[in-house]
Amino acid sequence: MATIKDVAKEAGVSTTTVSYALKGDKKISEDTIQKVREVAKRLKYRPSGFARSLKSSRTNNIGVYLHGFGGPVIGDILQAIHDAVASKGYEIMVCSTRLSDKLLVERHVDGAIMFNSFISDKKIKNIADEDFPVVVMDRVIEAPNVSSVVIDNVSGGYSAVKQLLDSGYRKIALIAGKKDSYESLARLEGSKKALMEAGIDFGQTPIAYGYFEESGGAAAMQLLLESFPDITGLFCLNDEMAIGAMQTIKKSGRNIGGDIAVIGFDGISASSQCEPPLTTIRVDKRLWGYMAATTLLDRIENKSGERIIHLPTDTVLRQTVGRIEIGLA
Amino acid sequence: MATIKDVAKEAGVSTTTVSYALKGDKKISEDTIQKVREVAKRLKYRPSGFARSLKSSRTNNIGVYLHGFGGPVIGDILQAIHDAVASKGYEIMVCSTRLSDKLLVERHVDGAIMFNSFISDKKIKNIADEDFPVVVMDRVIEAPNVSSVVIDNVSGGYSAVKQLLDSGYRKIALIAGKKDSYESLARLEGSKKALMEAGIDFGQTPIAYGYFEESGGAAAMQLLLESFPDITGLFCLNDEMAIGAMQTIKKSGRNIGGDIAVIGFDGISASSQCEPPLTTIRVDKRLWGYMAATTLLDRIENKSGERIIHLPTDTVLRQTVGRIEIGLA
DNA sequence: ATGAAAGCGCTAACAT
DNA sequence: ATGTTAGCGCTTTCAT
Repeated sequence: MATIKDVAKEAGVSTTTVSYALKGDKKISEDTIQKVREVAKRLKYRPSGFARSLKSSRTNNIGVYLHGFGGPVIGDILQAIHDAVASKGYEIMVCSTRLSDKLLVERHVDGAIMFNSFISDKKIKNIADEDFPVVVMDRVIEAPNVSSVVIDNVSGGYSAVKQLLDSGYRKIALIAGKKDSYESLARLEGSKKALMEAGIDFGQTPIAYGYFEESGGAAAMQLLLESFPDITGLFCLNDEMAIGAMQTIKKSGRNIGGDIAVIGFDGISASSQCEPPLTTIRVDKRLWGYMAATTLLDRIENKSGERIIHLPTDTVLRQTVGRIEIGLA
Repeated sequence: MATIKDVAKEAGVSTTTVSYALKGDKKISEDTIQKVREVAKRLKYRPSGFARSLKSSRTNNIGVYLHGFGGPVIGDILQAIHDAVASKGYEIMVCSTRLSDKLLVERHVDGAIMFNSFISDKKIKNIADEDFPVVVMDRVIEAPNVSSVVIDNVSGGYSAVKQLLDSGYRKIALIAGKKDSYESLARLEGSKKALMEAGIDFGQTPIAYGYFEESGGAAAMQLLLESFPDITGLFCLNDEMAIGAMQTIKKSGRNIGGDIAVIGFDGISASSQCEPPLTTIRVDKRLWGYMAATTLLDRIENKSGERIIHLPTDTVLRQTVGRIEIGLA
């Protein structure tokens, strides 16, 4: 592999000149620049990223911690993050285990975006502690060097249940996600608020746990139907569970949108394709990723302060929520 | 940020000793090792990946070139690649544009996995030329340092059409992907073989192009139905186009699995959830990613030679393909 | 068992 | 306009 030295020797100039010439620095004469470029190309010279990083103590990489690449949400977010940072000359290093904080924080990256509930608040604070910029997407952490870019789960959860109530459904059940996850808790909190406003006792509202997975949603629905057969409205804290729950509901012979209304959360593409199309609280995943990325970059490049950003959701009405007309039911 | 020097000074030893001690080298006394470890921890010392890479000219990173993070296939593959390399101490750097070969090949990575049809054969060969190990997943390239790990598209395409023929469907149409892509071409080649064996003229077989996208599949089907209303069997070269095509078919009032059989390719999760569930040629995406990763690692670590690996597919029978009983139709 | 020192490839202040 | 040189943080050979 050709180094800058090889190029310098071949071109008959110093390494300094090569370094400047390759950047097109005005200090260097046009002739020299041309010659150096030609030689570099001929020798297939490629600069070493590390050597540069070693000098500049900048890597132009940003780390992204996931709990997995699967699922319908992560892809869009990753794409948005990638696009946002790529335009600024950064690459992303993506990592999806709970173990390897070691590698990512060996200073291979200038900052990190965390979207992995397996990583504890404590660990995140620890990492951020050393003046290392971190953005979290799956919870709110208030700490130095940590910014949070999250969906407004509380208001989203509120909208979902409000939608059911406004459409006339009163016997409402919930299928929650992972028990202590921030997202699940926050969406439940919003739900509670809507129920309370309608004078419904949250303590009496059936809640089953589907762990944010389709199969979990199907199983949770089974339990709900057995214990509370008179449910008329269902809020699933994500779309995948809603799709699973709908399968269970169909098997039970109930009519979705008629006998029982279903609303999900996220607005994944499958929500528009399932039968019947699912009413959902949509999250703008591209915006979410974009905001996380730009918040991080702003922190890295402009030393801006920490921020906590709540992104709004919007309600997409489809066929799984009908309308119970008062006096007609 | 604490460096090895800081640790050395604080512990009252040389940097050499710190370097060895941190690795647990037997040369160093147990006492010293303990002391150094304690100091390193206290100072929150983290080794610099670059400095190490600069010495060892190894990065323990591998690059993955995608044409996008979206879609139902990439997630699983990425996960498999990640898991396979993570266990060997590597991280993955994922990149999804056509531009930035510059960054990834600035020797930030020890090798690359390519799954991006926008990158030309020529460019790949060029990169691999400098003793840089490359694995391609979306085509077959025979060149030094390049291995190919691909699905056996030809035999998959053959199986798909054979399945339609064996089920009694004879008026077969095809919806192809991107016109000159290897995957589209190879699956068509397999289709042609099956048709010819059945004595059907491939030249007379209607082919529309859906560009591997759902909306493209829907549009292509529209065209086919207009020009060839008597089609009874449809092979879509991927599941997403099949799902799109099914929507068009439904709108036309035809009965899927009865009037017209549909078969897809890939075995994405939506294929089992759509209505009716889609018969498809399944690809083991985890295995695919795993094979690509291990092939690359083997090349990097053991200097093994180039390989060309074709992964088998299997046929998943679901409701979109019925059976035309002879004499009953 | 530990230390001194060279050097990986590059950049940038400081000559010339 | 170009060259000299120091040094980024680490590993490793060669002393001791």
